[in-house]
Amino acid sequence: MTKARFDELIHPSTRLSLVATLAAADWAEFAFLKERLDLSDSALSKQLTTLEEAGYVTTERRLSGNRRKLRARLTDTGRNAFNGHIEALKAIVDGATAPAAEPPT
Amino acid sequence: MTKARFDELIHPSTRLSLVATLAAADWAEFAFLKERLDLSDSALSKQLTTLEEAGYVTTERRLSGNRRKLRARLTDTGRNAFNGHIEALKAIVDGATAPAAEPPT
DNA sequence: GCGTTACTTTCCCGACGGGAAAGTGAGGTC
DNA sequence: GACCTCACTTTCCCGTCGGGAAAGTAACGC
Repeated sequence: MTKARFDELIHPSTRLSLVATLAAADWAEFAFLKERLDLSDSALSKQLTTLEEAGYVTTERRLSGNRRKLRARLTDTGRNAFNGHIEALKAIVDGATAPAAEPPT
Repeated sequence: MTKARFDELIHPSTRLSLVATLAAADWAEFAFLKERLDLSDSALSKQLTTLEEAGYVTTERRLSGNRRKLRARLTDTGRNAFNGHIEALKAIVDGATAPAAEPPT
């Protein structure tokens, strides 16, 4: 099981959806992500760059048919970070259902 | 079951933890929240004000012992918003484990 | 070489969150 | 009843962030 670790880089809603989408796919194309997440070219490009710089995503340019396409996918690091973030979110939510307890020092 | 509804007001990490903590409690005191969430006076006060203006939280001043204390709790609206947000987060995460599908228009 | 496609980068902006510190109001003290 | 303290609140300020618009760029196709 992945260790819970809240990830501020992943948390913002756009990136959370983006990473979740990538987590569901093997590779995902730029156009697919753009439509699915309803983002502009620049917004998506910037988020992918951010994630790539963090080492969470890798991209690859290739020819699909006779069109150049960019594909992206999560790295293992990215997948671990995403899983860890989900665990952290669960912990927060569980903290909401369980009675309030002392946080560990 | 609460309907999934992503809530940008609740989502940011500080408020997510704050609302989750309030969801776990009946009433929670300012000092408790401050320590538990590791926030400064001003930061906590501002977040509470934001949540109060959104109708998600109510506050009450009273004497506890001989000290004045502020207590806060979630309103029904706030609790619904929180539950809805959790459902929305689950949907995002489930979207990550299930194969990518078309989003409803 | 020129246009098109598929992004990428730059420029700009408004929103946001937090620290520091000044402000406020209710009670307690003398 | 003036003053002090406590428990927040508000203001001021700043750095960061995300997004739109539009200019830039690289790889083809012709």
